[in-house]
Amino acid sequence: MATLKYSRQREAIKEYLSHTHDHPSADTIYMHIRQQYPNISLGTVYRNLNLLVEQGEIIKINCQDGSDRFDGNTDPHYHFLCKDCNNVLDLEMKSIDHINVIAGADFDGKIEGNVTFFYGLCPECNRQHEV
Amino acid sequence: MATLKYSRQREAIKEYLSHTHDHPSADTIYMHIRQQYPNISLGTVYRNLNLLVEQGEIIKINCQDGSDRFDGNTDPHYHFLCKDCNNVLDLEMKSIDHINVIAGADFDGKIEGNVTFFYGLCPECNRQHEV
DNA sequence: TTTGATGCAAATGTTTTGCATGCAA
DNA sequence: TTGCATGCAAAACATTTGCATCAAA
Repeated sequence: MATLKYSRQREAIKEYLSHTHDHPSADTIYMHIRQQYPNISLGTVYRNLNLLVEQGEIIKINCQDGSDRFDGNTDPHYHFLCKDCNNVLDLEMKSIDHINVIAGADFDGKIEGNVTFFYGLCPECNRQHEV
Repeated sequence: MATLKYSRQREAIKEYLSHTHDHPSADTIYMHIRQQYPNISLGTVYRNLNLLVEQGEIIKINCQDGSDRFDGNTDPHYHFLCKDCNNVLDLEMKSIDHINVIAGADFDGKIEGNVTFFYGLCPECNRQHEV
């Protein structure tokens, strides 16, 4: 595999993702980085996001609401998608790794992991619904 | 909302999905229905799949491996994606609905549900890896 | 220098949509 | 006859890729 070469664009993307908790899409990231590097192209953003995911420096989240989202927080954690405002939030919760055991109990293959996200109303939208 | 009108194309799609356990993609369904209705268009397949999902007669599965897949089995159940052969299997397992409670324990919003699927090696691919 | 990274545009793959026509009710 | 459904093609989106050029090492 080829050695990675430094690039200020990639650095800016990593930097941005490490400071935001918004779980932005590639396009949102593109819009943001463009303020600093007006000539950056969407292709470069995608290429670098994929590189960073491969390196394990960021995480790709798929909430099947259109486009993929990215997260600079690589600690194992869970995500929540608000059906109202479409925001993605981090959930502070106990591990649910045991569901792999439940899934494998009666299964002849090998369970290596799971993809899980929760949905519903975020605190803010929930409050508005209660009014 | 407009009343649904009978259509033999939609009926054929529903019929196909009720008999297969392959979790086919829209394109696979299209290829199959075309044997019976050579003039059916992909657009019609997509339109009807969306209608059937809305009616709750089929389920849309997103395993983020390219395209969405569809399932005629609407009973609550879980899916497994084989990383080797890319097949989607049904899992016979206990409910894991309690993870919604775990997720909501320390959360101010409202958890309405979760999307979960498991991945690893299916029985067949697992056997080959053991050799 | 060598080779990975970039910008740009074109291509890809999936899904949706506009529109004239067809068909169920 | 009314209006949903269809076939077809074009459009919409998200993402990837080819290529000439740029810039790390």
